[in-house]
Amino acid sequence: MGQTTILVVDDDREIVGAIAKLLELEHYTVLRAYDGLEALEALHTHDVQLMILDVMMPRMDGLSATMQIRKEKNVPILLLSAKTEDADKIAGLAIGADDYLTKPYNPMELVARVNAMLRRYLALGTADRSAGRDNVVTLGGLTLDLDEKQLTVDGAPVRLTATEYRIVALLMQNPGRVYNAEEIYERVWNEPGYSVENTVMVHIRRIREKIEINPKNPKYLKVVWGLGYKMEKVQ
Amino acid sequence: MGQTTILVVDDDREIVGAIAKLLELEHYTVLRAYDGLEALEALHTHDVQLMILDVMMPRMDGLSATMQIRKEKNVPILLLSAKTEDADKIAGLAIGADDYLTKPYNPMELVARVNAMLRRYLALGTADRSAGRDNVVTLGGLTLDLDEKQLTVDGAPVRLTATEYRIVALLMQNPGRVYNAEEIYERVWNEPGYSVENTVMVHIRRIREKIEINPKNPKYLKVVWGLGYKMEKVQ
DNA sequence: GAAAAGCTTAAAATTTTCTTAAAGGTGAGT
DNA sequence: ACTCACCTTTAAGAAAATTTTAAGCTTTTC
Repeated sequence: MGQTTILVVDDDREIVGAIAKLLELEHYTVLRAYDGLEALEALHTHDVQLMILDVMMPRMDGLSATMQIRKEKNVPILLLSAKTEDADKIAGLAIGADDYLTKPYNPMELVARVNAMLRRYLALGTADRSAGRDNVVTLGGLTLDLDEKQLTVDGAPVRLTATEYRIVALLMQNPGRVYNAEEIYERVWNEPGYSVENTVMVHIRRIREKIEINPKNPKYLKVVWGLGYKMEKVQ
Repeated sequence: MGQTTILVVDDDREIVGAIAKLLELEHYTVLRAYDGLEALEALHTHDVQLMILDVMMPRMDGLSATMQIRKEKNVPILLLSAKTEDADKIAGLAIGADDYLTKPYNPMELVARVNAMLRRYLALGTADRSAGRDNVVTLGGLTLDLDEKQLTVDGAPVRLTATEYRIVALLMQNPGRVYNAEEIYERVWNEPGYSVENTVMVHIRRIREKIEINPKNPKYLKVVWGLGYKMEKVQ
């Protein structure tokens, strides 16, 4: 999946800046616009996955902009409105926004809503993902079920802790690829890894104890001296 | 297959018009009604494959209409509700609606849901499920009747609240699959879930009290530490 | 054989889940 | 409009399980 771009539109530059900072912390790319016309322009020149739009704006207000945009693009829109009265209006109007928040909003809630909207929107693109076909990765005698979050070794289910599961999932989904401790930490814990080698190592050891016949001479989870760990690419 | 007819019901003519336009673009035939009574009339005089219904309407509101309609026809129903309405009402799903959307909704999502519902109901022979096979999920001693919205444990009916029912339905329809609290919240409440762990947990506990012999050592509704909850896949 | 990298262990610290109770809401019936 | 009954949410302490830390040990590399 490439990068996700979000367009933030409000006539108050401070608000745009604050929201942009929030979203950038979540690793989104942010575009800024300060009225409806600028917003339309940005939409034409960039590939935008989601818009955040203030209802009250000069030149072209949020509601008009929403309707205008809907005629051209089917990008998800999150409306911001100052008053609770507006909220009812927005809801009643069914103008084509996907969600709305009233100011003052909780930054965490804003982020949560953005994430939820993107999850839904991006999921619609992919074919029927609901129930049905399973989601399984196999590597030699190892089988990882990503829905049930269950690993089996030669058919026998193995009980992994949450952290162990995440490490195994990372390595098994990229067999053969070598990750150093810092990379593993950052991808599993989702935070910068600084002097965490030992922590990762302890988890690796526990995983080996559970999946290897002889943990001291591992068949699956191998070390690459000086570089990191990998799941051996077999079969 | 002949033409597919969709009945759209809302007291706001603008909304009906907008939805109708969307659906007509998808080559559906659209009937319009502006309150529950008109809707019932349309149902009697036409062959309708799917209904879209606003919850808030004068004369006869969406929920009453849903129940009324369910008594006569087993047509799939998509409910529309304003966000301000609480989950309790939306849990009208337990009354017989098949899906719902909250306003404001994304046109794309509305179309996607309509398509998905029709695929589900038309693909399985007739649109009339009442005559067809029953809609039941079984898991060990648990039996969930999705039509009657009734759970039985070892043959004894259990009274679940609307929220409890929806959690159980989610988990039982995907046995073995692990859902974390956030996922459960989002799929049951249709709202982004942030800091709602405890809310979900309390519901889980109440469900266990109702379905487990020993809630402290559950046989069906199990926790997977650090990852979420699941219904145990048993036979 | 020395240095660097990786391994092992178990106790301490933290996180996650469970439990209970009370507060907050909503609809039904009067 | 008011009260009652029931359901949902919030809060906080207890319990359970996992993660981190730290220190000493082993293996590999040069």
